[in-house]
Amino acid sequence: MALRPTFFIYEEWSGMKQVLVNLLEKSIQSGMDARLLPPVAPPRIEVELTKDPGHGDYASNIAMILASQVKKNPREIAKILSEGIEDRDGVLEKVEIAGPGFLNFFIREGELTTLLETVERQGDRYGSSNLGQGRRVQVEFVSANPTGPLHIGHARGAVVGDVMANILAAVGYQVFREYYINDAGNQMNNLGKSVLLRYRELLGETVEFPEGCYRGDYIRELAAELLKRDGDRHLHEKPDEIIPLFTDYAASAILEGIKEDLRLFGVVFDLYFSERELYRDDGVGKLLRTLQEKDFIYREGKALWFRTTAFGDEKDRVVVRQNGEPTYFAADIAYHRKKFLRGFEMVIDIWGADHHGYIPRMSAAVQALGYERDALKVILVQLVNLLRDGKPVAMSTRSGEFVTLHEVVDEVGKDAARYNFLMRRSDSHLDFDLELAKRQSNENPVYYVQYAHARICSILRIAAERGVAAPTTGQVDAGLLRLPEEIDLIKTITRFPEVVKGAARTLEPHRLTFYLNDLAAIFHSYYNKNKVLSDDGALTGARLFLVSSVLTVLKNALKMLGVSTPEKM
RNA sequence: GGGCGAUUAGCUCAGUUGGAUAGAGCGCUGGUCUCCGGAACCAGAGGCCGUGGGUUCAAGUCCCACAUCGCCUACCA
Repeated sequence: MALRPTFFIYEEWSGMKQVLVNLLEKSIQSGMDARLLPPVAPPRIEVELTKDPGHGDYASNIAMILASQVKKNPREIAKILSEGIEDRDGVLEKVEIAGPGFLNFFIREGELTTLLETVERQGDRYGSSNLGQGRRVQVEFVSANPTGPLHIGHARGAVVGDVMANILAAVGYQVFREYYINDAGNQMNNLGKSVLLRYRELLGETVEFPEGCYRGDYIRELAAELLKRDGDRHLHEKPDEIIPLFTDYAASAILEGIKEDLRLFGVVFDLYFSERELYRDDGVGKLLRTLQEKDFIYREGKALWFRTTAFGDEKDRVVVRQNGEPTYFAADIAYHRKKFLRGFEMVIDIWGADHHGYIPRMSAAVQALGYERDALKVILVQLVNLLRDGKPVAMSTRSGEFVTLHEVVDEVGKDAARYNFLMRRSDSHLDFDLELAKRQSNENPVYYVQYAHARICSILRIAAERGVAAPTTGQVDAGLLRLPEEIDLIKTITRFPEVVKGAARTLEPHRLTFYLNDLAAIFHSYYNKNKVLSDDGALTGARLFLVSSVLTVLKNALKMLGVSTPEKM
């Protein structure tokens, strides 16, 4: 059948919605031409899928939106609009006016099936779009200090960042993943000192750990490695002179471990950016001079302050301490400036929710540097509550008792871990139960979705064995898919590109998992009620076409989540 | 004290940016297996959307006040 031009113009949008929007636009125009409606600025027309079949397939509230401008009763406007619709292609069964003035569209039987042709045509690109128009965006996430292995708390940020990046790439942004290494400052000195202390302990000294030092087992291991490599010669050197060696050794070993753990978790960065680099080429100094020229910096006592209150922060912030040392904030501003200088139009930071007070400050910095407020976006990720069989697992970073990312991936697997971290909006608290995530049961949503995928693969396998080929566009009798569950499946499939775009627009990756659960549920229900493979060749063909579309969406969506798509389970 | 965020079914949480009769999972009760995979499905019970005002054709959603809870409130990173 012939495709309508609108399918191509607005291909990334759901085809049917666009058709209806176009019909409404023309109807409004002709209503004004015929003086049935006063001339008004064309409003943005919304068409939505209905929840209740009694309301048709799609509905628009445009008559109610127009009511205030046009100064007419919404139902009266709806009547004018519905009568003005010229459905040349015969898409519509009927249009009804309902409730306070909704226009309910009933799609002609079989028309919806043609929407699946887009899925078949686009294949693994289905769900993608060009919302981002190739704009460059950077996503900075994890960015944990290299003072210890990643733990469960970092894991959530890692998944949110990684999936967010996938989503943005799918909607047409050029995405760059970056990890900011806080390898300057006190903590690094403490790290080196901690390893040195363990080193001396291994050589028989009794040591006491001061405040701020790290006591995890990994510190002891690093000390042992250094002892093996260098022997006891560091014992006789001055601590101040030898600590940097210990620091560098520990930091780079830990960072390598972090990279490896992330890789096993399916997270790969384009760049690990070192904070030290900002000092190396005087980036922080340059930054401060730039801000000084713009009069955002003032001196009070011996310290330098940044006037963040000029952009709505509640108080000004120190950028250079009385002792002459720049603060972490100063380096972070320099880093963000560098991001924009490197050509990113949009910069997304993913932070722990306990840093939310930091947002006004960073936002002020970005604006002071002359960039749009919107150019920096921050996604906050709430704490993870780690449980085992419903009981909290004790964790304390200071004592070194924590469950590492590595252990979680080992225990529950990458797929379950990743999926579970996206089961809530990122700024809401999340319980993560190790036993539950491991369990292969209906309590574990990742299997529910993967199972749908495996089931369809199984159907296609059997079809192939029986010599039944899945039909392609044009070979399908569109009118055969008319069961309510089939219509429901088709509509849900057509929602996918919008879901991806919605997730990108709002920076809410969890929308994908909720969508997937919906889709899988409708499929499972359909599967239990109806046979795909039957003696009826035409019907089998049509259903194979439908089920293949479901498979494509499951595959594309799971890939965005970084979750595997098993053909057998 | 100030700032930010939350409050929706017994529990954990969604709610597509203001739309029609508020949803899902778990748990609970009762069902489905001669079948393309039961890691599945079906049915049922369960709600003052924290409270009180306001905005309008329409409020879980926007505005104000209050209550309760959490987080932030560094010349740390």
